[in-house]
Amino acid sequence: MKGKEKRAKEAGDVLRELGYRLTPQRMLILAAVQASDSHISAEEIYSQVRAQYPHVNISTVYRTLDLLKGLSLVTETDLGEGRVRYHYADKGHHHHLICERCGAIIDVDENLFLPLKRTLLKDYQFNADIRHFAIFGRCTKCPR
Amino acid sequence: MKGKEKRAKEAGDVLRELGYRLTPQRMLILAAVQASDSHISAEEIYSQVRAQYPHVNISTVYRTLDLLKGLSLVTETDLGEGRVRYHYADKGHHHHLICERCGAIIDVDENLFLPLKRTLLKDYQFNADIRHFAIFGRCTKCPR
DNA sequence: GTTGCGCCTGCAAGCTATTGCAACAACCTC
DNA sequence: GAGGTTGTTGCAATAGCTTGCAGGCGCAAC
Repeated sequence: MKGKEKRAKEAGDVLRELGYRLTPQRMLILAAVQASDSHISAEEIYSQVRAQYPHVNISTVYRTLDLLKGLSLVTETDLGEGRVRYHYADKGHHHHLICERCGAIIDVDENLFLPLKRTLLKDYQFNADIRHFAIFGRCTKCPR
Repeated sequence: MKGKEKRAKEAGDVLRELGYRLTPQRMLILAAVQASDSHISAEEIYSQVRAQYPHVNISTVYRTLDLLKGLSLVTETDLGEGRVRYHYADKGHHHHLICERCGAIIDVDENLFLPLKRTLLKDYQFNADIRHFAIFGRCTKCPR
């Protein structure tokens, strides 16, 4: 069994173990997110899945992504393109700085947010789910 | 001149000084955001404005809010309701912690983010626009 | 292998928000 | 005040995403 298939199977098992049904749609959607090396959009997932299973509906893609998100198997990020992108959670958490002027996207390590997370827990009794943040602003290379 | 009208006029002047035209639509939309004591949605702004100026179009509301956002006159927040809310910028910046379980919304002072903002500027040469953040997670009162 | 429960899916309708285009009107100039 | 320029607006079409509902199908029990 190749690595990619093994990962997909394992993630599928998670679903089954939690009492969710393992449908072909769910397996294909999960595999598409895992196979993507970068951030993938719902529409891209949809067309990949439909290539193998023509009857899927886009709403199933969204509902499944929502489920996987809730199970922390995928994370969701709004990079400001007017559409949300998804990312397989095991590939490591990171955050994005997005320059509103030049559109540059800078990746940031998740550790940068640990102090904030600690403060929120200590002072506000709030367990923040900081996994895939997008912060807008200006990179200093851009004028004004 | 009463305080509210004075504020609206001043904000309108900002538009004109920057070379934007001061249309009745823009003045009414700006006034609606300023008059709102809390966060107001585009649809609410739309119906308020339409009461005085029946011909406005919802797309004008969105376009104007986008403009005002770019000029830092209003800030935009996604509180996870499936619609974005707007807030007059002069009323002070703050952030929100949103519990995904019970839906509670906790307000957080903006100062909490200053260390992060400093780090991003120093280590990543990025001037983050941290004005109205929404952080999802769980309040510790909620089980599991 | 068969059966049945109830979770999941496809479909269609609906919601929020965006965009292209032609017509309009705010503002400047004279 | 009249006229021209061009930034704005209204309209309609469209995109991305969500939701209600009826029927389908995964899974466990036998």
